[in-house]
Amino acid sequence: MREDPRHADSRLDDPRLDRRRLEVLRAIVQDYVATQEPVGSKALVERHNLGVSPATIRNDMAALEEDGYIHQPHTSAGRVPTDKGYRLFVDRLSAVKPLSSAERNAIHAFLGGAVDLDDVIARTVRLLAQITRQVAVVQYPSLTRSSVRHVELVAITPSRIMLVLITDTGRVEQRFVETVPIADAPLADLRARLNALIVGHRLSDVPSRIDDLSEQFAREDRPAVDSLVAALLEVVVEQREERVMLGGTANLARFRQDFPDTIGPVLEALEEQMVLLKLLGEATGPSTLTVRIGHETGYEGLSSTSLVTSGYGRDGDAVAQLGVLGPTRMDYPGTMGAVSAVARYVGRVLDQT
Amino acid sequence: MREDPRHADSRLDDPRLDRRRLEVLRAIVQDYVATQEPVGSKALVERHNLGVSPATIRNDMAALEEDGYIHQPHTSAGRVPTDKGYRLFVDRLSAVKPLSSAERNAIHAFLGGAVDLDDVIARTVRLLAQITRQVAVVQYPSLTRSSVRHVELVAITPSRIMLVLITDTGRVEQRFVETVPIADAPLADLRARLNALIVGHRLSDVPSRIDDLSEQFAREDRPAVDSLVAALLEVVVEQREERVMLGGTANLARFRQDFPDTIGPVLEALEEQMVLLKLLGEATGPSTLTVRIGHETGYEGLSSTSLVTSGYGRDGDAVAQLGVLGPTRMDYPGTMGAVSAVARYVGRVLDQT
DNA sequence: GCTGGCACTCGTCACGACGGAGTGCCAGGG
DNA sequence: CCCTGGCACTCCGTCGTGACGAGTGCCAGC
Repeated sequence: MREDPRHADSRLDDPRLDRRRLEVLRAIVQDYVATQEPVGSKALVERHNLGVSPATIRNDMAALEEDGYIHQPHTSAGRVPTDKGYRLFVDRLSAVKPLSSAERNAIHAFLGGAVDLDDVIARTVRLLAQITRQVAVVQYPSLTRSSVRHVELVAITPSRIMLVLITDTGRVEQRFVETVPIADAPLADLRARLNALIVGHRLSDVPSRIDDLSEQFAREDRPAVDSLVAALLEVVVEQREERVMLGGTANLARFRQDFPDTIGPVLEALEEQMVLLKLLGEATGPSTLTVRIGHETGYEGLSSTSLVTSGYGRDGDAVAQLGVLGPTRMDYPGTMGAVSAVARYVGRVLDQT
Repeated sequence: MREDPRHADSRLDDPRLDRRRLEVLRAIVQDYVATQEPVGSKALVERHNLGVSPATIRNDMAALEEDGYIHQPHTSAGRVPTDKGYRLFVDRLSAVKPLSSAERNAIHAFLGGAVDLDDVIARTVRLLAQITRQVAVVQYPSLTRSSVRHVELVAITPSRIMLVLITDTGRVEQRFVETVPIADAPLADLRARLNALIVGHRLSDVPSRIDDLSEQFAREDRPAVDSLVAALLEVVVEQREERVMLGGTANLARFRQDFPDTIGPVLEALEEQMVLLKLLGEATGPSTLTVRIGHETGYEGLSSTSLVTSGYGRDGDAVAQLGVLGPTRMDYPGTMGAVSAVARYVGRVLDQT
């Protein structure tokens, strides 16, 4: 919450950023987020007991502005934080706000009621959107990072086989394979061998484990085995194509004032799965929070929005990302708290599956 | 396009609605849809050669207004069609506008490239949204109206069985069942009997066909059989919970002028799957077009939008609905043409699966 | 039953005045 | 050296005014 202790009494890295100036920046961000109006020096000293006069604050504000942390919409208007200002706020001036225990319980109860993976994801999206009152984005657990629980081959007809792959995250991928006819016995044999080889292994390890499988079969069965193996590889590799689910779009309407004529581009970006995946995918760590502010998202249409994401997964090992998108002017501590709490709980729920 | 021939020369049901008045209404709807501005008598005679003077038109407009087909935002402004006016326009004054053959080919090519059911739905949504430049809604083929292609039981462990149900629309439902342990032999037996009983039958017929199945098994296997049968019934019945996919939400932004402060409610309605399903579900016929205008949707939040839907399915038998949502002020003939064409092609694509 | 003319109603827009919020700067005090 | 109070200035947003134009309803005449 307060700044890092080692800076408590001295100047910070940038000598221009002394304690009070940071305090002023924090106050500006907080007030602006709360009121959504440019904040002036007088209002600032009134609402926060800074112990100095407006005139002093004005000097600090001028300095902050020169350094690019805040910005004046027009002469003789209050100040508004810039992306750089928010960045500093998030990095050094705020702490993730933990949820109340009542909220945590509610999350747990709500997520605990899920019946399958789809349901977990759907509930998570709704939950995030509801808590943060913003747009929620949840990525399906990545196929490649999870591992195989079971493979099943079902002959619909001798030449039409259904291939089902189940992962430990509860995801089920299925595909029909047209092949040369194959008898039940070799098919059962193949099923057994496949499972023995890959159950419990990472999807990314599957290709190397099954590439010479076909040699173990009688010559006449090899064509069928080959097509089935190929289909499995396709499911594993090509289906890496990941999906995201989003919800709470209606919350965008609450921010119409934030982006007067930019709601269109935002909706467009949200419809582009590729854009969403890229935004989520760029995030690094397992359960580390990532915050991308305004232009940092890398998309023009999202330049007045920020993205708070976190990895989630079983056993502390991130399998996918989830997060929230809102206006740059948002309650970062609260949002970060909600995102990280939800990510943690989803991970737990997945562990129990 | 012209009105129904039997009315060609005479008054219509309502004696007040003579030919020219209908012509005037059509002109108003067309102009308003095109310009999005209240249309006045002078502009009307200029743009359409009605062969009479503005003053005459004004009389007709006054009559149309008195009957509730058009409405005046304020004294001395032009007229705007009411929901009732659009209704009359759709019912009697317009014809579905067929797509150009180039468009049809494009549709066919695009939908033909789909690899599985999810892909068909996803492509359909994108296509509809793109052609109509509005919000597209596509319902997944209904479970209850389709029939069983295959049931599979896979023992992950002796007490944990995966149940997979495949329908002829390509939909795959899967569920894990925890049960008392059951050996492989009776499980295989159950699988065979189940398939013999229900493959090829409507999902809605499944319950009556398997309700006494458990009696055919040895006493010690009955508990397991019972839980598996129960799970299957759940999948069939409870999963009647249907899904919809939507796309083109960003197109709403193009209509910000249409609903100045109602974009929020619209987004909210779109997020409520229940609302969407109800709207789609109400629709009747197999491949008949249904148009719901403004308040006819039955939702306050959608009172400035209209919905054009059509059933689609294989063999002319509707399995689900798809449609488009846009502002009440929309190009009805064009939208109706697009929706019905897409519905027809999707049906064909499903037939080929 | 259609037409032209006329008076009337309003909404929109451009203009200008006004008030208020907020600033920057400067001289003075601790 | 830093903070403070005061002061003049800038500029946005609001409001009232007036001109304009689009559109209407009505009426008398053909």
